[in-house]
Amino acid sequence: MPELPEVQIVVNGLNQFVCGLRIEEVLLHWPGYLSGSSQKKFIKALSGSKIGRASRRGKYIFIEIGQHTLQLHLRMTGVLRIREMDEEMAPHTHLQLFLAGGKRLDFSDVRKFGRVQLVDSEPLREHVLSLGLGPDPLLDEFDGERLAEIASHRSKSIRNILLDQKLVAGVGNIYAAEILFRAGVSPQRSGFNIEPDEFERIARETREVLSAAIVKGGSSINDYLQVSGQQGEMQNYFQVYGRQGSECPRCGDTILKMKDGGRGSFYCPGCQK
DNA sequence: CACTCACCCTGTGCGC
DNA sequence: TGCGCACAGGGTGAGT
Repeated sequence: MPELPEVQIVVNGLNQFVCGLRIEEVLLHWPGYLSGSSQKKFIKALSGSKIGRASRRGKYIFIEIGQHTLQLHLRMTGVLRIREMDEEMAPHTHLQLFLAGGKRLDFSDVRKFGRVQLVDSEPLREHVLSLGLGPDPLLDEFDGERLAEIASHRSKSIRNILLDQKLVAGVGNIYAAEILFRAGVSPQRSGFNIEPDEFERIARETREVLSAAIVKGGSSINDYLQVSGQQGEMQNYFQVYGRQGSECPRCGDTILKMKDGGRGSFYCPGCQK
């Protein structure tokens, strides 16, 4: 579900609504998330601690909690919601934090692909580095030159390069399609034979598409919602994603869908060269 | 080292 | 209406 813009919006929501609140009780309904660390230790570390700032890198969320940092990855269907203490919980809710002031932070995840992990805050920088993420287009310097360094010696397609979190952090299947459409570059083009001006356009559109999506509150396709439960609006502005068979808004050709790397790739054969 | 594929889960929507 | 299959926004590890 969520790509960089959706994750940024979740982080903003956490900072707006739960930062500074104390955790009074922790309910872990599905301990499967805690591979490696014990459930008791997890609950003990969180209980009674105050929630600090939330941040992100790529699609990873980091929430400072006492001496620790709660690291979350929403993967496909993970949702963080702030609710009233007595509000009913959504189906597939796996973790609940009961907060001072009558609020509750719920983590639900239909497909259980998400990840929740407690890491030490002290060498957090080290830990984040160990994730091996590539540059984050909105947090790091990211221009055509940087992208060329990353991509120009690789045989794989530019689409798969954008989707590889070790090369570029934060882009997922939806925004990769929109970025390459706006840059006018075919998703199948190998990194080898992309020209400097094309790298320039791709890097610029990456920043612009991701920023625009944040302004629109993200894309709500199936599961994704803001922490307040509000829907995003960006899905109304997609130009190629999910639009196979309809007319290209730029050249009028028919938008195609093909399978690439096990996932749907959407593009216009008329104006993406 | 670099790349591809199956897999982790559940729900939905489509064709028959 | 019901059944079976394909597919869904992501990442990892095994195999080539």
